[in-house]
Amino acid sequence: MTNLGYACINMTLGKKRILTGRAMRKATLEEKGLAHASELALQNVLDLETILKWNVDNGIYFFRLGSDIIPWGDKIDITQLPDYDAICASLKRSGEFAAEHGIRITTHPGPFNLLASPREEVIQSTINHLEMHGTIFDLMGLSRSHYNKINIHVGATYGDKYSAAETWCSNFLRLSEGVRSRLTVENDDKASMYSVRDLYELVHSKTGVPIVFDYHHHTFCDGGMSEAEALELAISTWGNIKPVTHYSESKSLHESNDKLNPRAHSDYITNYIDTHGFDVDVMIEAKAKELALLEYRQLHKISFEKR
DNA sequence: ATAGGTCAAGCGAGG
DNA sequence: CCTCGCTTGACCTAT
Repeated sequence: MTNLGYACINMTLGKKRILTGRAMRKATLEEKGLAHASELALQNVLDLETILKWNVDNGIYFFRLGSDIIPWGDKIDITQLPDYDAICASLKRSGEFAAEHGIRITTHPGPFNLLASPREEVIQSTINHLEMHGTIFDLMGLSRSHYNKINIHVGATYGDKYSAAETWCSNFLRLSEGVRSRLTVENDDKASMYSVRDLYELVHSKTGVPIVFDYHHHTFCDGGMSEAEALELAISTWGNIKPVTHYSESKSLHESNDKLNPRAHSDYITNYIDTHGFDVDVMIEAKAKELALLEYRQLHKISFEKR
């Protein structure tokens, strides 16, 4: 049975200032120090508990956690945060709650995470950022498997798609077990970059890293495959873990404005998500977040269990 | 209180 | 050369 999920932000709770994305600028961090980062992080993790409960109350069992939950968590020593113990305790409660109710939690670090970069400082900050996510998932007690994926793109070719992919694979080996066991790659949304086929041949076959199939991106970079073919190939990389796909619609599909970038996501989604008969979980990437998920479920009369 | 500018991170596409 | 888009708005300052 397909679980539908949404990403990072709950609009309904956000209106009440319940969110996991309290962030701070570098200047503020330098001015106010770890104490303020700690306050924000604690509030973020406490609100995560509220959001997960809201999700269960609304029959949603799939959620993406954002990267700001511990502001600057990749640049600071989080064990030094004044509220470190309380933060850990809260994360642990969230993880236990997720286990109890069968909530799948994943994350998708940003487009700045580039393991193929020719610049060592970019690779190092990517590693630091991914390790932060691995640590947070460990603190939550989430599985070290692709069930709780940490998903990124290869994201750049530096003029040579093949050598960049090789660089990516060799830097993959520099990651800890807690990250390697969870890392997945997603097909890119530019023709010059990595299709599902590219990822299969250049990344998965070398490292075993599973492929997240993104429907929308596939329309920009199909590698000569149909949607069904690419989806099936991506699914074949997941072993015994239920695969994840990403679904979004172009803003230009919903608004008649020629100036819109076709890559921009719409607020809501309306088309039926065709999983081509496969049992997968679908992460809905729409600007209206959980509201888009609820609307979609109503529109297509999709039933969901309460657990 | 709100609007508008700015931001921690890298790259490629399009104008 | 500048802006947008991406995982995502939230923060900050001036009105």
